Amino acid sequence: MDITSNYFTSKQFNASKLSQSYYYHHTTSQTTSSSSPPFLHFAIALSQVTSTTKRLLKEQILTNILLVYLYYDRRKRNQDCCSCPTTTTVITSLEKNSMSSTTTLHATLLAGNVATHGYTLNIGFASISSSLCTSLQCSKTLLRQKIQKKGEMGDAAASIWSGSGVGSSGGTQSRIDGWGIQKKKRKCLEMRDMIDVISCINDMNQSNGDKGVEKRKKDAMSKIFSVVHHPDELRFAVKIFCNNMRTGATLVTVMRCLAAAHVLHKYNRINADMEEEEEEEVVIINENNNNNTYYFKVRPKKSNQNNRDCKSKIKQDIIHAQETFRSVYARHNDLKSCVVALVLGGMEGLLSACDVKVGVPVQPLLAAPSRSVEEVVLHYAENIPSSFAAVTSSSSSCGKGDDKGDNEENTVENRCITATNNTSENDASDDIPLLTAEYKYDGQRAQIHYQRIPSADDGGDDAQKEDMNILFFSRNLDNVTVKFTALVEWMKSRLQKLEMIRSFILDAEIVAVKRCCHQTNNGQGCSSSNAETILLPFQVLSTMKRSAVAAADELDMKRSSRNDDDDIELCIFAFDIIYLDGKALVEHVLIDRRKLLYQALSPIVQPGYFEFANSIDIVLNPTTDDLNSNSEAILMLESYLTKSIGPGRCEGVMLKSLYSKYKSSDTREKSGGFGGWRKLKKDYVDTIADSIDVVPIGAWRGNGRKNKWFSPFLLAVYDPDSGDFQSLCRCMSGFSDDFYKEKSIFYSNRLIETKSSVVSTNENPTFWFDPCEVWEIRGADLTISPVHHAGRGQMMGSAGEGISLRFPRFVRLRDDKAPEDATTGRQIIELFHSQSQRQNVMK
DNA sequence: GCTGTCTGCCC
DNA sequence: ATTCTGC
DNA sequence: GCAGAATGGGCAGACAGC
Repeated sequence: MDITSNYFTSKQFNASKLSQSYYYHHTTSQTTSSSSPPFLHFAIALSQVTSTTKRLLKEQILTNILLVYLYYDRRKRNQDCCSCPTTTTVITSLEKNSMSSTTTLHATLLAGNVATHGYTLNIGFASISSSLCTSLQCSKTLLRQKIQKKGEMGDAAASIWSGSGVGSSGGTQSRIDGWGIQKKKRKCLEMRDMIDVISCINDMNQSNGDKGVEKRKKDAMSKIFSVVHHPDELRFAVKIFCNNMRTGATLVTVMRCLAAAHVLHKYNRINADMEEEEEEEVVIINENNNNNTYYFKVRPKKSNQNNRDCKSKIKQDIIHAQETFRSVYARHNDLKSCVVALVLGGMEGLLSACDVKVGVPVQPLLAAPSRSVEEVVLHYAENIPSSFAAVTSSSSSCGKGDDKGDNEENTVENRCITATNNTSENDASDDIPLLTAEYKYDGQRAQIHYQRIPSADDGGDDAQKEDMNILFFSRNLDNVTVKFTALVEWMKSRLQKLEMIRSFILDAEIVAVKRCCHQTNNGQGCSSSNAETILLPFQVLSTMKRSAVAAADELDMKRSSRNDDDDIELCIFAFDIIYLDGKALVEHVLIDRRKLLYQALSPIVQPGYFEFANSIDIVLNPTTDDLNSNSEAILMLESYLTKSIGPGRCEGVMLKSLYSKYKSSDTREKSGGFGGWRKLKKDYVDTIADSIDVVPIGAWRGNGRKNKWFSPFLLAVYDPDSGDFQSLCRCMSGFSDDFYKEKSIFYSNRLIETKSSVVSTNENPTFWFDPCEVWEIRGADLTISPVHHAGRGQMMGSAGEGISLRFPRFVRLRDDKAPEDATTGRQIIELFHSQSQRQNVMK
């Protein structure tokens, strides 16, 4: 019998027998001593996870295998202790770290997300497919065809492997038998092999200047590809390199499972201590007598009553552990240290070791899109906690800064309307603003960490700390400090004088600006009253160098024609504070956080360099059905939205309850409820959004779940002057599955052989369509494009090929229009000009 | 040294 | 970034 | 409402190949 099926489908799994039963039959003698789990079981588990759509079942399977990894982890720790009698009870922190790093790595591999562990591979479709062709000895064409058919490279590779006879004898035997009885004695592929290769590839990115890196990366992958024994091993090895597992479970789920496995592991140990004979037994039962459903529980004890109590206790513990882990990880976004703390210190260890800390990013709060001002107001009004029920007045007392200049509006006095330290009390009185609206700046999110350098008498390694003084993290929590060196220097100089501030973590948006000064003070900047900060679009920001090396290169060698970064002025718009002077503020409500932000950092505010996000506060009536009682709030929001996208030159507004905490992991408050942030942009709102009527002119074939359909589509505007269809963008968002089905049939009957002479684009889609329909789409901005041709020939000496659309999405079919009635190139140019005027980028 | 391709990461 | 879908 | 999946524009950076 196949031992994997034994493990995953039998009623019992005896972990004490791991060492004997856990490896391939035919390689037992070679691998018994290994401390790394076989890759096959990983692959089989993920294969099973992929083959169900049920989330609970996915979690059970993943918990199952993570439980095994925890056993491995502990067994290895025990071995290390035993083999070194003098340190039986003392494991150095280094060893501890490397141990649980392995667990972390196993978990990130299950999620197909080694980036979380700090690895960047810099390999993708091209190098993986090239390496596969070598290992499988197949042609590029064959692989491409298989990928088309399977919709995915890992599946394609597995399919080719199975059919090629490379690994199995094929023929009439089943797949499992095919690998199971294999004669050749090869090394069992282990998790460690995968980890070694990944770490090796990661290291190759460091050795810059070395020739032939691509080749060596391909060779490293081939090491794995050429020793697989089972198609699923190849399948998931490829998926890992692709960074896309498509199992229906990503890191979020894997972490839930890790927390669950930790609890089960702990219970199992307790049980084992009670009955030493059968140590480490976990029972997997199939209560529904349904082959697809598994439950974990500790081996049954004496009485049923006990057992039932125990079971519900475990269940509770699991839920608690999952919630705790999630919220801890949210404020201490360093998976390695969270897992180490959990595995070695349990829940207590996790909580004590992984608090908010300067230098470790906090998971940023994100905003859910909202479609109208009414929707927003209703949303927050509906969700006002009962402690605010006392607020009944409909009169509005805020927004008083609205008509004043930006700079005056940003003073502490105007902003700090209320600060209720004890919000759990039912002490809300009339006219307390519940909602705040902030400008949504079109820049780059940044979490700014600051730790004051200790003075010389404090001792310590100052030189090193100097480097870590200020850190910038991106929205995805990458360290982007080097990109913002100029801002770091500016902040350092400003903060040096602010001795009372020792540390903070800010939430902010960095925006490219043009500083207009009517009066300068010793070159440092502007006097507040006369200064104006003109916001520039995101594209300006995005042209900045990202590495110090590149910036130095540019400076020294002057080999680029691009503007030097010194020409790009940046402004920080701070809108939240997460940590201040040794204290985490994630449990503080926004109204208090904002007060602290203003108090602490007003001294460094300088227009065009460091500002607070523009905002207004709004009073809300608690109501569930009557919008009229909040009509004032609606009017205010409407005018503020208009202001933000007009004179404010922003994307729209952000909306936040002033009484919400900085926590995304309170599941109830994630994006809904009172605590969630919302965003309102012009292009979300039907009544004010521009829409564009375009003609589908081509498409590619979709990947993964869209494999049977055209996706994305290539869309074009019409230029009556030339009769051309000029591409505007690709589009893959906004289509329902039904629409995909319908249009896949529709357009497969309207394919044309080659690119039509009336089509103008730099794109080269797999399929060209006869332009015959009009679709309404929507997007955020128009940009000058290197690939799309919309408006071409009507531009006034601009760089690029034409104009394209940012964030395109399908809205609806316009069956009332013919292709010649589509939006014209000239109209696109007009839209572009009016937008550019708003954004101050035209000459 | 230039150009095209690939990758990752901003939005 | 946006959006749709199954749970 | 969450979690997952598929994929948008467009840039810098790193290579490879000429």
